[in-house]
Amino acid sequence: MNLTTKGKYAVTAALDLAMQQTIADGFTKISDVAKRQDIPASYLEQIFSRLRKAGILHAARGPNGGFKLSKQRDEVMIGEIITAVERNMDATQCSGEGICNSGTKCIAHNFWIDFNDNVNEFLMSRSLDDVITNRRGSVEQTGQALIATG
Amino acid sequence: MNLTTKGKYAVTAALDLAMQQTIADGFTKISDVAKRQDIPASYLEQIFSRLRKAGILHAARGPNGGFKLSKQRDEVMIGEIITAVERNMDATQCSGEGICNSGTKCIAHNFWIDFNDNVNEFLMSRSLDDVITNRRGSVEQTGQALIATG
DNA sequence: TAATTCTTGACTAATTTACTCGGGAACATA
DNA sequence: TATGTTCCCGAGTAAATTAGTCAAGAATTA
Ligand code: FES
Ligand code: FES
Repeated sequence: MNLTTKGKYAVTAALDLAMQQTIADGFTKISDVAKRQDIPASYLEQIFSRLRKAGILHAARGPNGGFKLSKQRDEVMIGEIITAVERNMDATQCSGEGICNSGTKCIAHNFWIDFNDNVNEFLMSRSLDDVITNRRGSVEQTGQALIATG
Repeated sequence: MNLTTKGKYAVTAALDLAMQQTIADGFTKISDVAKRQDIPASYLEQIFSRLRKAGILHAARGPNGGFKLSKQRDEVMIGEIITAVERNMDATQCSGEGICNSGTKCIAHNFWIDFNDNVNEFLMSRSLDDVITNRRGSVEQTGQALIATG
């Protein structure tokens, strides 16, 4: 599993866009986001490109162009953003294939699957809006899966 | 945040030791663990060295030597193992300093703190024994922190 | 003494990260 | 239509990191 600065920049930049959107409903330039959030503009280009291709952002060129969220800020989950830009958010060593001990499932496999589920549940339970308003999550059933069963 | 093969090998190898310990209460050789779990022995040396320095394993040299857990297998949490061998399990970009936007706290900081808490809570709620017996966690209160507060 | 097993540190190839750079395409405005 | 603006795309790269290997040495047992 990798959570790199690319993913972190992506979340920060998306939060910035979400905040701008309540102020003015137009597009926000890469250079403005980059300046405000202290992110290299040329790197942010790559990141926004991926977010656009994932359908999370909408872009417009030319003067008054820039980016905006495709959805409302309470509909965009942090998990979507991260998986759009990160190469590998899977904790299994086998990419889910169950083959990492000489072609068979290793003894830690099921644990990594559970770990993945926990991380994904967390990341998909929080919207940009939740993070901006400092709410702890938007899905009530989150956490149920963790309560001991045996 | 990085979860590399080093951490994954560490968990797998610790699980192996835990399983051996119920069979024979002596020491288990690196080469045996390496063979069973398909881990390069010379790499596993480094890993076990760190686990020993962290107090998780106990070592003995010479014939009949090897490694064993310092505690019972239900007292060793996966989180301990991972933090002993991984360089960086922190998701914040500022290493908790709150300085990554030109010296000030970035807008994602609190979110990454929450993410860290979630991951740590998960990893520290599961013992080697839980994983071996496929239990879902040993701490009942786990999950409470995730239930939406507002 | 000889064989066994851990201990330590140095070393390295391959991969990945975190960027930069440059040219091009679409768009708005005058 | 000319001009400036902004995104679009791909190539390139230095530095860091990972995933190991290797060899000499120390402790232990028989
Ligand atoms: S992690 Fe899937 S088989 Fe090992
Ligand atoms: S993650 Fe801590 S300030 Fe940005």
